Amino acid sequence: MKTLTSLEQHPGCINTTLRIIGEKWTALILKELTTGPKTFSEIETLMDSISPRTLSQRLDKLEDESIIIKKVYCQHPPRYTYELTTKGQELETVLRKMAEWGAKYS
Amino acid sequence: MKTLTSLEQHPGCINTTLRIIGEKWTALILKELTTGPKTFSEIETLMDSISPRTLSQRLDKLEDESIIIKKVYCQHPPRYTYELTTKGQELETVLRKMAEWGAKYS
DNA sequence: CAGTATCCTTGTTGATACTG
DNA sequence: CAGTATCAACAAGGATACTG
Repeated sequence: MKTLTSLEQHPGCINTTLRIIGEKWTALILKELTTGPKTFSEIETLMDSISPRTLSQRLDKLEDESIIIKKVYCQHPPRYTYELTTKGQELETVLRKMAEWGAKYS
Repeated sequence: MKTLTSLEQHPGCINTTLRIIGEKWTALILKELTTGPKTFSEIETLMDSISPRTLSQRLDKLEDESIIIKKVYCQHPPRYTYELTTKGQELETVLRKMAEWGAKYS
């Protein structure tokens, strides 16, 4: 029975997730990417007020964690698109639950 | 169809949730409370390394947000127990999804 | 036990300017 | 456009000591 099982299979599972989406901006960036690949400036515009420095940091980390992948879509000049990997897509259920709770209580 | 609906009913839902459980320690505190009411020092022990100052801050905020409720269980000297409200219990599904993702990728 | 008060270190952001 | 570099400002957290 679901409700009787412990929340975590082993300690730290929740923190693993939190270390990713708990940082400011990251969950929002991921949310935008669920609707499809985006470029740096598209995300920047959607966020409205994130500094390029911070966006760059978040994107780098997400790429390091294999949650997103950066793809070249144009050679000259080089242009990139960021899109969710499978690992990243699987975060959508977490975001959805967060959105549901937030919708109910905000 | 679920997968075709937008993640957020309106902008900010995800952030609402994040402002609560995105803070360091909070998700863990909540996790501990899903197994039943706890006292300040019980939580403190379970967290192992949280400072009383931080725990106190988190508990105050959670109480302000009506996610937990503080109950007297002893008059002299006054002793308190913290337990989840319905609103707080409903965060369990979020924590569970986080734990599932974390279990898979940690 | 159940916190509160202080202080101090560190991490995180934002602003801005600059580069290929 | 797609970032990187630098710097200043602030918030958050930890350590510790103290109180009812």
